[in-house]
Amino acid sequence: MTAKRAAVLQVLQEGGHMRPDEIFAKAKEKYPGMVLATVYNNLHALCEAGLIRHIRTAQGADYYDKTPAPHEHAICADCGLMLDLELGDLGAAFAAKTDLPVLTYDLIVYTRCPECQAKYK
Amino acid sequence: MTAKRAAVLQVLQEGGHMRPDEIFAKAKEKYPGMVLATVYNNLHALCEAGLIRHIRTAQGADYYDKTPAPHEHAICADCGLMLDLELGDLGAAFAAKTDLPVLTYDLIVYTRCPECQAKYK
DNA sequence: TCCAAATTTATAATATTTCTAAAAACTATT
DNA sequence: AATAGTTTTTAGAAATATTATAAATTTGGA
Repeated sequence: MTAKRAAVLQVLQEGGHMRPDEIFAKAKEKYPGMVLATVYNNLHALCEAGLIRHIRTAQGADYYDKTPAPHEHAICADCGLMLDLELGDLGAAFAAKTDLPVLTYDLIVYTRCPECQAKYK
Repeated sequence: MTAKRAAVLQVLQEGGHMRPDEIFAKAKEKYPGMVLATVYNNLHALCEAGLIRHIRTAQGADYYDKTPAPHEHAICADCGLMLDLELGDLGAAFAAKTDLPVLTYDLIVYTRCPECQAKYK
């Protein structure tokens, strides 16, 4: 775990859900010499190490998530805000319904966040 | 609905889950003049029209799915094969557990397909 | 048939991610 | 503390995928 790698991890932990370019921008504030390739290198390494998680939405955005365990996300269809959902342990529920082994899973619920709902009332 | 658009739809319906380049290759067999941009145009149009569905896996693959209704997918972590899962109506189950509106959802379970399981035994 | 709108084509542009090789930094050993 | 070996970082190029543009074509309705 190098200083740069720790910085990438810390930036993501502060932000929760971030795209690579956002992480790069923040990490560059701490280490002006930081380069985008290093961010990608470290995001990959941290994913492999199981410290973070990679998420892709159908809308085309690539996110990294500070929480590596499979859990559930809600994305606002209007503004793209990503929230964590608490739906309980779905992995076990899925495993009970299929013969296939459940290694991990991704669930994204498309929703409308409270702010965007308010806009249209 | 033009002939080219119908061809894109038909190719996807025959294939089930396909990536844009696969759809392009197949569609080109029917219409040699077909161009990749037309495939993208029509995939977007068909998505908007609710006739197909766009899916992205965490591994980086972009798929289009002939079935537009939200349903569940299993992806083999080894070979990338995409299968449909039958887990029942999860949308209602999710809606019951959260205050946020459930517009639609995507669930991808990472698994190991029967063939790949056999390989490692 | 003719006109307006939408689609298709060809190409360029953009954006994102990966690759390469050299430099730098870290690790473990002496 | 010096060194040898491994890993990481950098800078830049490259590959890839997707989108944008404008002209040409096609489509469907009056």
